Amino acid sequence: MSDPAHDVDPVQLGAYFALVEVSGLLRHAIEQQLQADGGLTFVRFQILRRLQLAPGGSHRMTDLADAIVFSRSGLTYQAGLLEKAGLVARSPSPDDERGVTIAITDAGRALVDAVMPGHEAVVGRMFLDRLSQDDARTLTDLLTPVRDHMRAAPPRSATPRRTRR
Amino acid sequence: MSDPAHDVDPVQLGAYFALVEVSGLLRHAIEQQLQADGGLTFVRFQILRRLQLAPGGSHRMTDLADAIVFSRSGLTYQAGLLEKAGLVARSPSPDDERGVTIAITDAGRALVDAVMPGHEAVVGRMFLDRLSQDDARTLTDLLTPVRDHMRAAPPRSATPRRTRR
DNA sequence: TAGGTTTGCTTCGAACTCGAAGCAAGGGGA
DNA sequence: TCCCCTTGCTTCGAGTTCGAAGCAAACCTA
Repeated sequence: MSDPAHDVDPVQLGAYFALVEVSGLLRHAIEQQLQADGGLTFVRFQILRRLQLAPGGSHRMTDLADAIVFSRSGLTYQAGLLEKAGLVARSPSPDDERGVTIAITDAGRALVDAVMPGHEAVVGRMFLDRLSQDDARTLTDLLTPVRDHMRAAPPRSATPRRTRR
Repeated sequence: MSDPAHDVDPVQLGAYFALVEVSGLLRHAIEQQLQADGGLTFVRFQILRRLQLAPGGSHRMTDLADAIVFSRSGLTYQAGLLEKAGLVARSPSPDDERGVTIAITDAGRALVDAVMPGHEAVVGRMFLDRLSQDDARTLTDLLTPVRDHMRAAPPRSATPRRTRR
């Protein structure tokens, strides 16, 4: 477990801790805003936004779970709530009888649109205020390859897959 | 609610979404490692680490909650578990009869030390692999003022404080 | 120094999260 | 084609999280 002698530079470790702290603060601020402006939790907002961005406004359940880094069972639960609220609709996937496709409804889109301005305002005030456009670009350029790298490795659910017997 | 006409630049917004995604992936990876190497959850690790860093190895409950961006009631719950496990000790604050001081025990320090190598290894592999030392420094330099800015504003618990009557 | 307010923590109830287990459909290889 | 393994989702139970309410100490201010 853990590469031997994979010592981490303190400067790099500092970047990691800074990111953890900032993302904690950011998420907390966002949660307040989403709740206040649209009665949404962070997870539900993420689900709706991903669907809204997706071509056709829909995703396979599993793909969506991966996209927002969330457990499948948790997504089933939230999908149930969102469906009950009419923000989302589930239907069997056409190609695979096992699959379920989750799609955003017009009401769902409307809610995202309603919440987005306040959302951007909060993110702007809390997070972006101290970041010039150049800074933001730099930040994105730093984080994008990191994200891609993390996406590449163990796709999700690090449960040690039983090796084929 | 929300500054009027506070339109957010798409590039900046992209930085925000990238950060949210990376922190989600990172946290997921970390959670697996901490659980595997020390039976720790992310929150419990954060508590122990903060205490270990603190001079005297102790904090006021409230200060600790703010530091890790966590609810007070949630911290009470986790402190109870950690205390039961002997990793932490609670005692009334000397100066303020209401306050509770939470301190890390030797066992707690030992556990953090035991988990840290694996932790750094995972963070190194997942997050820092694609970040040179300069990149990491840049990232920290970008995030630090942002963090300070977020720390400055509403300290915690955005519950609209009743204005003094 | 008495009254009302604020602060620090815990308790409580409701909602949420996750992994394990369950179940049905898909996909080979013999 | 018949098994057996894998995949996709849901159900289930246990543990966790949060805000509101409760309670006690501390702080004003008259």
